[in-house]
Amino acid sequence: MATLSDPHPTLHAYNTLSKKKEPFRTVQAGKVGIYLCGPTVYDKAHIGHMVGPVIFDCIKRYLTYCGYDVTWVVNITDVDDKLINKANERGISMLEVAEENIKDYNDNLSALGVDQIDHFPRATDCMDEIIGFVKALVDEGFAYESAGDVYFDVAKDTNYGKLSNRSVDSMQGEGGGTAERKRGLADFALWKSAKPGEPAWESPWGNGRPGWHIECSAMSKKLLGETFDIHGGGLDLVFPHHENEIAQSECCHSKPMVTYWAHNGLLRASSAAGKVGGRGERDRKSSADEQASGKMSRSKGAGGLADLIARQGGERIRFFLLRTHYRSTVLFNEPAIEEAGSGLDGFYRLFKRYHRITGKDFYAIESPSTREAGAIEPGNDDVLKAAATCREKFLTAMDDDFNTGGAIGELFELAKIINKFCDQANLEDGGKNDSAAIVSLEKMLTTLKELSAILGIFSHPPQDSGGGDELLDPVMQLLIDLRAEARANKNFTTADAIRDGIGPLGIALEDRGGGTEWTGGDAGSLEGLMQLLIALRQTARANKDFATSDTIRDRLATIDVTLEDRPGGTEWTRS
RNA sequence: GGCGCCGUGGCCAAGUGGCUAAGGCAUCGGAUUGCAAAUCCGACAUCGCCGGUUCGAAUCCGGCCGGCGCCUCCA
Repeated sequence: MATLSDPHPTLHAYNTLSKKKEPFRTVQAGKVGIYLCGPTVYDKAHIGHMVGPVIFDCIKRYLTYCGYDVTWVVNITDVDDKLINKANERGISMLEVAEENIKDYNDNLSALGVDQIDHFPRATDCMDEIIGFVKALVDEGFAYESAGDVYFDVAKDTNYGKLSNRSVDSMQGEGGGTAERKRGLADFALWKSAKPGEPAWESPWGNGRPGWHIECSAMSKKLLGETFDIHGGGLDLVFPHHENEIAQSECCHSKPMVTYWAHNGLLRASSAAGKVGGRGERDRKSSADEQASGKMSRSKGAGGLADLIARQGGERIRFFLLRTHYRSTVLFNEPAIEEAGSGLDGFYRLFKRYHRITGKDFYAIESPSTREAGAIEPGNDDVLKAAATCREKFLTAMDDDFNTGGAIGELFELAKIINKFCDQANLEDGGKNDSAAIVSLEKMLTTLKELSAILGIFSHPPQDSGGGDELLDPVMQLLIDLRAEARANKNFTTADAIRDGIGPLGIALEDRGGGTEWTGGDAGSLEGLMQLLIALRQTARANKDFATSDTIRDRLATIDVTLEDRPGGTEWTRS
């Protein structure tokens, strides 16, 4: 084996090839090449396609943070049987099918904060490299032509099966129509001859298209070299895809293809999923079958990823995926994403608290981007010591095969330390002027930013998933003012009526020293708020409290909302 | 049949030989609040079962029970 760099002092990575965690060494000192198998773009992406990109996005961020110069490649398979079938079904070209789904894939990636990918090679853009690779294998005697197809001769590769731990005899290979063209059942296609009308490229073996496995060998070689550091993909790709990649590349180059094989666990549909739409709790029998657990796939009803993101927001989904170690199976269901979101909300509240205290925006904090620069010097400060310990534990978890789940635990711990500090130093009130305390606070939030940046979260405020109405804020301000007045007058009946009235609309109030804040709300909330205001105004009028009733109408008028009293009740319109 | 993974509190989930088994969600007390919410404090598990190795195991070995994956396209 080629000599690798000295190991990183602390980082270890699991290797599917050795089935062990190994000290992290690189092909070239200070550099890391990562190749992740991307999607075959014959249809829209589903949530399962996001697992690999999210975890490798974190892996790249962490390696960069640790000082490596990282290049990350995700390939796009834009030529294969399924694409051709899809194109025929829809009466459009294969290229159009691909373009459409690549856009969908990219949109989903960016919604989940995956923005670290350096190269997105497409199989159809690398035909020369692919054909060259096949030709080299044929020339070396590892592959043979048969009736316009080219097959890899598995019998020539004595190491075949080392990744998936299989013996050649136990393999079925592609049966069916191609069996008689092959020398061995386990032989797999490098090049497939084209039928009339199919997309095809010229080659020494006639017109055809590449097999699935060869594109990854060719593209990784083109962009990362003959030996590179990390090759990732879903656990379901170990065999045959990655096994075949190894066979192709290592026979061709006579050297290791990859140092670390990293495979993420698969998403599983949870049978306990509380499906939206399945109202009837009673007819479990029929719906239970449909929700039978199994790997997430289109046939199991996965999909609607864009809708899911619209409902939940990308950050929740990313956080949900990172809570579990990447090699584990994740049971997927929407309530679980919401639960992850509840945890996330605590961080968002902390950021608001930080803003209340300092007037500064958490998202604007510039945090250290390297491991060395981020070290805290706590001195004798117990709080900073505790924060520094959290940071150490976070990094230890990440060092241990990118244990994002363990790392997230430390993030929560750090948030608690900060909240406690704010409480004890009374920072929302008199302590605001304690400049030493503010400095400590800033240090801890900077650390929080530094660590969350490794996970790729909290870089932007979460987008409003509900699509809030622009009237929501002024209407809420009016309600908050009315409630404040009621409270000042010890009229708690009215004050509580307001709070209890907006609660069911998905909006929560938090009374702070400096005023009342509100959170939540979606497109459907406004109507309920208006009805609440109308009811409050009716009550006021019934009590001859015309000051209040007029205030409501006048304040609404300033935001271009008109109330009209009619015999059947009051209606509101916006102009 | 072959290869492999998993089983930690109500739910999710770190921890893979040694301090009182992280953390999140939920629940129950307490501080705080006009009452709430938020925040903080506290309560809440001996790690599927049995046996073995060891001074010592959730962590290693064996058996059993239960769940899952790959062996065909798949992130």
